[in-house]
Amino acid sequence: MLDIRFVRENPELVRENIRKKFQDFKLPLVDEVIALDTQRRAAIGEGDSLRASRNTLSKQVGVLMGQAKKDPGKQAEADEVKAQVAAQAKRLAELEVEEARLDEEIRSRMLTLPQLLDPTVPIGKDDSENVEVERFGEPLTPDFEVPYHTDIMEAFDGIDLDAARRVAGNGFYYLLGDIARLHEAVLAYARDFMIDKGFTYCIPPFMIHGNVVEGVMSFPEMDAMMYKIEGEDLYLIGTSEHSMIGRYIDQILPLDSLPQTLTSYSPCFRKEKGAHGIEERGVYRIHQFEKQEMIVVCKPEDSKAWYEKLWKNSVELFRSLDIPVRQLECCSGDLADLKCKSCDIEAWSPRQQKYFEVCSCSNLGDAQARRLRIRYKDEAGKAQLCHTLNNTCVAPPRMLIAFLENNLQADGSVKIPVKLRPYMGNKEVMTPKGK
RNA sequence: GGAGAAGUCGCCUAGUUGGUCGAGGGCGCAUGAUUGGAAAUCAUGUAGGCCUUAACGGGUCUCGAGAGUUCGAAUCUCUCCUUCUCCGCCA
Repeated sequence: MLDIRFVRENPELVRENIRKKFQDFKLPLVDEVIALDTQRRAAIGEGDSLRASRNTLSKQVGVLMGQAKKDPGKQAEADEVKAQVAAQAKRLAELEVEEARLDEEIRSRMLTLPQLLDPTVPIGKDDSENVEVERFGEPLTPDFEVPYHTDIMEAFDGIDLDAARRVAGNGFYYLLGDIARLHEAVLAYARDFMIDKGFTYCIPPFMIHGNVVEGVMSFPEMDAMMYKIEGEDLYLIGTSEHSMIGRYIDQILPLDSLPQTLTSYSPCFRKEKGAHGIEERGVYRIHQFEKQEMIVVCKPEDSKAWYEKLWKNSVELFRSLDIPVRQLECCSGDLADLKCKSCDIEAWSPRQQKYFEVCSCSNLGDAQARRLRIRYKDEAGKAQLCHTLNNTCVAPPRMLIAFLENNLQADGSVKIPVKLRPYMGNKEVMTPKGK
């Protein structure tokens, strides 16, 4: 969400930003917002002066009523002042309705205006124009065939999708045995990896109120992702980022408490309504998964540096598990409306001979902070908006695909990288059933 | 889930026959004075949003949230939320 004053003073910049995101249909919103804002300020001005007048007159009534106790003649005077206030009351009531209406009209439009892009974001229409920035590790091609990831898991008796479909429908899984253990091992390893980076481990609520949801994501995302609890003002989180950033709602943080750097664990629930849908097989895109996340709340001038640190953490983590990755920068058209800048870390798939998304790192600038009123006291003691960032540490089901494909050996066993062994009972290798 | 009690300015607290309370006091914090320096002491300041102003400032709104009564509500009414105590139930 943008600052209404910024829109008022820089309408052309806002329009330019909309064009860069190929959302020309939103261009009329700029003038609409500015016109509504003018009306709103006029209504507030008139309303405030009526309220001021009411306050003054009411005080007079108080004084006159006091005097009337001794001098009953003053009662008529008091009644007359009361009548004056009453005469203004109707207009004030109208203005209050008008103010509320205009607030809502403006807000609904402001919520759909995209955040200003960071100047370094490449311009492009959609995800096909995202830009590969750098590769880390050799994308290897083994001289044996790498099976589909669920087939690898089945070789370990590690997955039961049939039962999951019967119990919960498509898009869920049972993980079993070594595969389930590997799932937890990866999470635990990632947790400790981030703790070693100085982040604070956190387990947040897995359900949040609607106002928090509105604060952390845009409407299209919300509609496509969030599950709502029937009859309650509660949504299942789509990522722990939602409850982690929501934690700071309406807070003014002391200067010395920034940056807030946390790594959170949670299950994630997603409808995955929209373009891709749930794939028929596999665990690439599902309704429920678990994730270790990292989030940062910092001063505006620090957010760019934190963005760089965050995505590099993901690269380091994946490389420590012998998985080749690359950084893919989101182009303007593929960037969610709340984000200033974002990149994916993609892991190499030896089976598909291509990279696929495993992490997503984003700098939201002050967009979430403005919606949720997350501020800090600056050096001068003034409240300023913070910046917020988030990045995936690991999201196991998807990470498991990368892990299994890249660590699979010709005999069907899967080697366990040194770093992960303590979390897997010090096993060096996972052996499939019957071997 | 049932029965009681309570939610005020960073913290503690005053404030119920509605008016001079957006709000007093203490602590904490900041600045200044005093001091060789510190402690102590004294003085001043110490929420946020919105509107307005070049600025100083002015106006308005917020005393858990929302609605209502009233010329006027921290103070009265209603609904909701949260916390505490007791009971019940359960990981």
